[in-house]
Amino acid sequence: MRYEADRKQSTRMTMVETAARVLRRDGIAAAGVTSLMAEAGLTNGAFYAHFDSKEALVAEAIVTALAKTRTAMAAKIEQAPAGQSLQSVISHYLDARHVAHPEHGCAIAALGPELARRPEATRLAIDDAIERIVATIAGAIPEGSGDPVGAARAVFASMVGTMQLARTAHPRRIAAVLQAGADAAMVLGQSIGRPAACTGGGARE
Amino acid sequence: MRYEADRKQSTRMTMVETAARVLRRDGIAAAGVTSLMAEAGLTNGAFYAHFDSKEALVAEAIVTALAKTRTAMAAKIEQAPAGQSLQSVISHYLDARHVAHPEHGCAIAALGPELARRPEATRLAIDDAIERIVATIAGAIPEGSGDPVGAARAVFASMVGTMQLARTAHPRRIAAVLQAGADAAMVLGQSIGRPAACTGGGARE
Amino acid sequence: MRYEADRKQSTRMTMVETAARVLRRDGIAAAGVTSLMAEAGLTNGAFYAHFDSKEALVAEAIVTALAKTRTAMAAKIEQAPAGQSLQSVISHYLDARHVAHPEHGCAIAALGPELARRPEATRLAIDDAIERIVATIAGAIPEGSGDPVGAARAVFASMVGTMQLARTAHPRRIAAVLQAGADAAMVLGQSIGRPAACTGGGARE
Amino acid sequence: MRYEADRKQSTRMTMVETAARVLRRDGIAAAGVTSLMAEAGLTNGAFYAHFDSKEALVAEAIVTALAKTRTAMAAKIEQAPAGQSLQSVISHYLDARHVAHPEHGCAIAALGPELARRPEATRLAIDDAIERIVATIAGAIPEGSGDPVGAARAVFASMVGTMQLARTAHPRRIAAVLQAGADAAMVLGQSIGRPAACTGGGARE
DNA sequence: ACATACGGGACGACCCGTTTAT
DNA sequence: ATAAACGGGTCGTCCCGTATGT
Repeated sequence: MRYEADRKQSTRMTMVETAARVLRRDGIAAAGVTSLMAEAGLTNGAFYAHFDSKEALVAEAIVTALAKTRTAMAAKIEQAPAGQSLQSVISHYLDARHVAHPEHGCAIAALGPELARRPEATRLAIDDAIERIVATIAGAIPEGSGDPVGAARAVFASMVGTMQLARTAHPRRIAAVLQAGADAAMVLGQSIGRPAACTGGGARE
Repeated sequence: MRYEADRKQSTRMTMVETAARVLRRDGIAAAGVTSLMAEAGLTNGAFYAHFDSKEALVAEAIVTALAKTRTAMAAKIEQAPAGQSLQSVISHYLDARHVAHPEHGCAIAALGPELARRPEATRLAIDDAIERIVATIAGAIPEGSGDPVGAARAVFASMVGTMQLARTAHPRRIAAVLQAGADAAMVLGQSIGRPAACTGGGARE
Repeated sequence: MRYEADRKQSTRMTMVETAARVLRRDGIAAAGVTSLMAEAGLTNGAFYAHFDSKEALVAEAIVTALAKTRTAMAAKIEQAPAGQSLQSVISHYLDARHVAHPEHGCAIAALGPELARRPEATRLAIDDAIERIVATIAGAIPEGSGDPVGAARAVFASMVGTMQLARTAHPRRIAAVLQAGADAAMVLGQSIGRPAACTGGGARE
Repeated sequence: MRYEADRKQSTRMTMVETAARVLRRDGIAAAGVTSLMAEAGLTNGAFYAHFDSKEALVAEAIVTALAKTRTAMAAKIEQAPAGQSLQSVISHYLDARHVAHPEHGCAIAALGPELARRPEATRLAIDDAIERIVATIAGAIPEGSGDPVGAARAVFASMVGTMQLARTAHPRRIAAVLQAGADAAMVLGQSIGRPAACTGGGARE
């Protein structure tokens, strides 16, 4: 009986990882419990031994996906040559392959507003994961910025929006959209919060 | 023609406008034909006299919503004091009231990835509407930019992402997210495509 | 106002004839009021100016179709060379072209049991029309039969069943089914009610 | 397999048998999935665990019903006194009780043309079942017939038509219709394919 | 304990027969 | 006679329990 002390844990993890993939690919509403389980190699009925509801799995899967996205970003930053952390993060996030394969990319870009309509508990967990991502990106913001977190937030928002526009765009425009988005993210990472040298007075007052 | 000249046209318009609102508020999957019709003061039975399918209404409603968003932007630009067009567009788009009320804001920000999962016909129509929005924003990009359309695209993507993050964010962080997003959009509008004065060499090569 | 005294009558007739065709082709349940009207070149709403319900049209259309079938049979009998009336009726009824086109054939063969499930009023009207067909066929039964009506009934039943089996049969068996049915109908027309010469004793006693 | 060996199989069989009954009674179009399930003591939600579609159940139910009809015929033949097989089959098929209760009788007589309008897959399966019935009836055709299968086909067609006419006929005529049909079927069984002794030359040439 | 097999309702889009306003 | 709308019905699917073993 103990011989598989963590069999349940393992099954649960499989479910979460499968869900993280399927949810990003199909959307939350379109991903049924049955198909989620089938894709995990299990059957319908086993679901509720692991989660109280579909919502519970959704929350955990998304948080997990975001954590993995964050980890990948951190790795990119660490591995990047000096001064190229930001660029490395951006070009990885906006990789053209992610456009056609949301299941391997950022859950915010893949699910966006569907997340905002989730119950509060789910939203709070997601919000937390997002903040971690922002903090990680902040680590890639060049020195000299007065507000690296604000800059990171701007970079992230810009990338999320870019990815979504790329996915909606006509195929022949995808590359241009990604390019413009990458340029934009770089600019944001370098300019926001800067003690205002040349951004001039224009911005806002 | 026995009814008042264009009663059907009028009902149809009501349906489209109601749908534009309900879809942005609840999401596409969650908005059933019955609830869409009820909210328009009709019953489900009348639906298929006006549209071939739910998808047909969805496409038209979203395109309409985007067109209205574009019109509002154009108006802001026209009414803004000289040199403040961009700021005006941005601060209107990222209005704090839009965070809690997606039904009055941009359909891309409200539906995002759900749009990318629609059938091709719908996607093409949406893509077209987006391009018009981008072109309109381009009209607010300050002179001197070598690539006003690219800058506009960047501004739009940034605003879309910002709005979504604001909607997912914890209430107490909403204002900050919006602020950072507005700053970012301004920077993008002023820097992208610029002949590169002070953005320095960093960007990408 | 009188100038089109029978415009309404004419429209009504169009509806009945169209229905007679469409009902046999698609079945009663599958033929919607809307499609019936459309195929008659009219719109939905005009229906209830002519008939109280779909059932009323169904009854009239089927009776009309059966009357026309009867008329055609009578014509065949009249035109047939002496002694070949029966054969003429049978080979016309079991024409191979009717197999693929129930809309031009006998309504009993085309609708069969659906008719038996109609409300009593409809059934009575149909029953009456059938009796007339049987009486007409009886006129083609060779002299010498003690019970020409019984023989006619048997011939008709046999043809109805044959046509249905032909329509369900695999294409390559259709011809054989029709042939066997025609032979059978001829035999019945010549033997039933006969004072029992060679039918022998087997039958029933 | 955790449930009693074949609980699902048993449920499925119940569904098929219930459907075989309800479909013959109400017609295919009128028998909804919900009512089919309710009559089997289940709810609609369980349906699609057993069948891919209503059509799949329809096909199986009809084939099953026809197989049972065939079995009953074979039993009648076997139990009949020598030389009375055919009469036994006929009088069982045309039993007056079947007129009011199509759910216990032949599916062809009960559904007829509705079957011809089914998708090809269904039709092929039905066609096969019909051929088996014909082959069984052929076993009851008296020796001496040159074409027992043709005779059997004719007998079957005649009975199908007779039963339908009986069901449509006015109550007071039902007995006569059945009687005429039974006589006819006997004649067919004894005459068709016969080397033509007394059927004379009339038939067809 | 852990997974399976099986079933339950409610709701999804879509369509139908019918009625009302014009 | 039309145009437009109405409810209720269709099949199919979803999320979720529960009975049943291993």
